[in-house]
Amino acid sequence: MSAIQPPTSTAQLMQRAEALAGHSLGELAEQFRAQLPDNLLLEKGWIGQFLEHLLGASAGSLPQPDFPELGVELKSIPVDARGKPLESTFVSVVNLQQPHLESWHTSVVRLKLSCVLWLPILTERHQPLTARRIGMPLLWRPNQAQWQILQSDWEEAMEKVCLGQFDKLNARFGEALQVRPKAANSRVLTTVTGRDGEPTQTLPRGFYLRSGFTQTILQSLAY
DNA sequence: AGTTGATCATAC
DNA sequence: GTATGATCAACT
Repeated sequence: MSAIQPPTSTAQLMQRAEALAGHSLGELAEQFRAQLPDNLLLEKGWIGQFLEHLLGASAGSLPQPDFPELGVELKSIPVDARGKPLESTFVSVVNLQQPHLESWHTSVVRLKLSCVLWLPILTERHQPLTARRIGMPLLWRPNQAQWQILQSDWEEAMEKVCLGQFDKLNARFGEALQVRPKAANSRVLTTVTGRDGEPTQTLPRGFYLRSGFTQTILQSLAY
C-alpha cells in the first residue's frame, strides 16, 4: 500500500472520506493493492486500520486522536440497511493504575470524542468483506447534552476505579459510555489498588460507546 | 434480539 | 503488559 499524506485540513479530510462513500471494500482494496483478510474474525480491526491508511491517519497506537493536527478521531462503524449500528464503539482503555491523576477535562475519552469522523460500513450478517460498502461520512462534535452524559458516565466509572470497586466496573453502568473488558483474553490481568489500598489484580477495561447512543448521533446528523 | 463479557491481530 | 484497531459469542 502506498503512503498517503496526512490531510492538512478537516475539509480536505472530509473530501477524502466522501470520495470513499459508495465504494465497496473490495474495490478499494484492489485500487490500493491491499490484501483483504480471509477471516475478519482473525483481524477484527482490519477495516478500521485500512481506512486510516486511506485517509492518511498518523497517530498510530498513541493514546490520541487519529489526526492529531486536526484533533479528529476516525471511527468506522458497521451499520445495517437502516443505518443502525451493529456494534458498540471502542473509545480508549480505562486508566486503572493512576485514576486519581485523571480528570474529565484532560481525559483521553474527552480528547478523542471532541470531534469524531464516523465512517459507516454497510454490513449484513455473513456478508463477505469485499461486498461491504462505505456509507456517507459524518463529522460529529458532541452537543451540550451529550457532553453532560459522557462526563457523568466517565466520572461514575472513574470513581469506582478510585475506590477500588472493580467488581462494580462492569458493562451495566453508563448511559452512553460503558466499561467492558479490553484484553487479549480473560486471563490477562493488570495490577491495581484495591478497596483497602492493597495491590490486587483485575482484568483490563476499556470505555465503549453504547450502540444506542451512536445511533442517535448518526441519525441526528443524517439530515 | 439486545446486552455483557470474551477474544483476535499488531506495534512497541 | 499496554496501547491501537475492533467483532464475536454466550447469556439474559
